Formats: sequence, structure tokens, C-alpha cells
Amino acid sequence: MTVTELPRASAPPAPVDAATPCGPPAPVLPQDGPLWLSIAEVAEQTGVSAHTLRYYERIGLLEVPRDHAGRRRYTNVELARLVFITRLRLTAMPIRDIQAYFRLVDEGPGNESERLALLERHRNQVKIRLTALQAALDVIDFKIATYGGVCEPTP
Amino acid sequence: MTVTELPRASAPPAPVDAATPCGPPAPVLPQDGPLWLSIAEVAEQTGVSAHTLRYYERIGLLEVPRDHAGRRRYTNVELARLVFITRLRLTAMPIRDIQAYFRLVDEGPGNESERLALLERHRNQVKIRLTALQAALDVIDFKIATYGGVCEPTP
DNA sequence: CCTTGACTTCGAGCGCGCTCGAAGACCTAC
DNA sequence: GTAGGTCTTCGAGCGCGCTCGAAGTCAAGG
Repeated sequence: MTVTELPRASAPPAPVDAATPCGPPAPVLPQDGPLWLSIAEVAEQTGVSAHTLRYYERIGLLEVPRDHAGRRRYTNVELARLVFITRLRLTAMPIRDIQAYFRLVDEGPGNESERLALLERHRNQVKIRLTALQAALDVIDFKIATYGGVCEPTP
Repeated sequence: MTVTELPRASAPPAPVDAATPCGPPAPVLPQDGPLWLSIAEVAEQTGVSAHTLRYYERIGLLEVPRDHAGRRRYTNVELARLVFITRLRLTAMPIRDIQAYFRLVDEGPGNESERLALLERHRNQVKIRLTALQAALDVIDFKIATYGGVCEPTP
């Protein structure tokens, strides 16, 4: 069970991003002690490969503090951001747009309406895709149904 | 309005593929006279570019008869198949799998159960993706909601 | 000291699904 | 006859999102 797996229920999801202007975010993981994870641990827990984690950092999606030896140390802040990134990726938000979003986040407070607009635009596109996907699925379902040999004339 | 646009309602879709073992398929278009379309016309009506139509043919998804000068002439058979291809693509079925499916179709009757299995496998994957997509969308929706500044503690 | 192994950076490579451009054949209109 | 437009084939190129490998650094264990 990785952190990036989605809950089955439609209960309101817990906030996952430090950027919400609501004080410190709720911890994402059952937190025993301060979170201070290596890249391998994050990879295992999130299902995002170490290669991809470095890639995300290279392209500016994530900034990860280092230990004295220069190795990445993920705290719950980075982890929360990563989880939100996976959610956006899961909805096929282009990397460019995710970059744009977190550029706004990293600029600090004052541009919340821009962030919001960006997210809302994306959400609307996702909803459209969702509808089309469902319709295409209906076509496939119909096809599957008619393979049974039951062929009534289509009205 | 292209042929490949999906109906909004969830009414049972009309069959779109000549491969259904139920006799001749219902016509896809309002049919005035025999269908005998050029590649440009098909591109316009379906929203699939001429380049892509040739590509689909190259990779064996579609076989299109030619006129005396060697130009492609699409009949409703090819058009129906193309429309079904767009449905499968819309659900992100990999080209390889679509190739496999139509290879079975082109082999003729006798392997319907294989085709069915292929479609059902894909359908199940799509349903899983659909659920995950919806959940990710919920996360984004929640994020959007909390940008308003209303911050209740998350239980 | 030496090995082991996990980490680092960097740039190149890959798989997918198109997308494009070049060069040429053919029909139609003038 | 010739210009224009639409088609043909073929192979190369592209954008995306990773994915990989090489070469080197560092810390812990024996």
C-alpha cells in the first residue's frame, strides 16, 4: 500500500499540500517521529521511482533538502507535495501545467486566485474527459453485450 | 459535429462496427446514397487527420479500398471501424491491443470469445482508471474548495 | 584499509502515438 | 497544354514523460 494510492470511498480527502493557507498541513503518514526519508524510502512508499523523483526535482516540481553528505532527505512537506503531484499526474495534467502551478505556489501568498483558476481550468477539462471516457466505455460495453449473440434491432 | 463525437445521453449507443455478428451494421451516418468518401472527407467528418488515417492503415488497423487512380475510398464499413477505433483510443487502449483485436476480427468468425476477453479486460482496466481518476478529481476539488479560505480542521 | 552499497550528477535514450515533409502521380478546369 | 489541387508512398522527426547508464562520492561494516 503506497501513499499515492487513492481511497476507495468518496469521503472528503485529507489535505495533502503544504500550500493550503490553513497553517501546517495535516500529516500524510502515520507519523512516528519526525519524517526524514531517503529517496529509496520515498520511492517505496509512494510508488514513484527514484529516477522519477530526481526528474521531478530537475524540472523544478520539488525541492528537497540534503543531509551533510548531499543526499536527499524528504520531510512530510516534500512528501505531501509529491502526493499532490501524483494526483495531478493521475488526472493527466501536463507537466508544464504542474510546473506553472507550483511556480505560483513557490512565489508565496498573493496569487491564490491564479492558482485556483489554474486548478479549476484543469478540473473542468478532467470532467469533460471523464464524461467522454464514460461514453466511450458505454460503447465498449454495448459491444461486449452484443458479442453474446443476443441481437435485437437497435432503435 | 464530427462522427466521432460522443453522445451526451447515456442511452444505449448504436452499434458502430461491422464485426458484430448480427448482420449488416446500422449505418453510422445519415446515409444519402452509397458512402464513398475521400480521405479528406473522412478526416473532416471524424476529426482524425489524414496523416493519422494513413498511419492507421500502415499499422494494419484499417484496410481501405482504392479507386481506379489508387486513391482511398472509404465506405461505411471502414468508417464504422474507424469510429470504433476512436472509441478504443479515447479510452487509451494501446495501439498494440487495438491491433490485436482487429487481427482477431479479420481472422473471421470463430474467435469471438477471444475478442470478448480482450475487450472485457480492457473495460475492466478502464473502470479502474475511471475510479482512480474520480478520486484524484475529488482531491483537486477539495483543494479548490479550501482555497476559499474556509479552513475547518480535517477529521 | 578495503569492500559494499546506496547515493550523487549528467546527459543520452526510449516507447508511444502521431506528425510532417519530400517527391511524384493523377484528375479537373481553364 | 498547363496550372492547381488532391492525392500517393516513404521515411524521418517530434513532444511527452519518463528511464537508464556511466562515473564518481560518501559512510558504514569487517
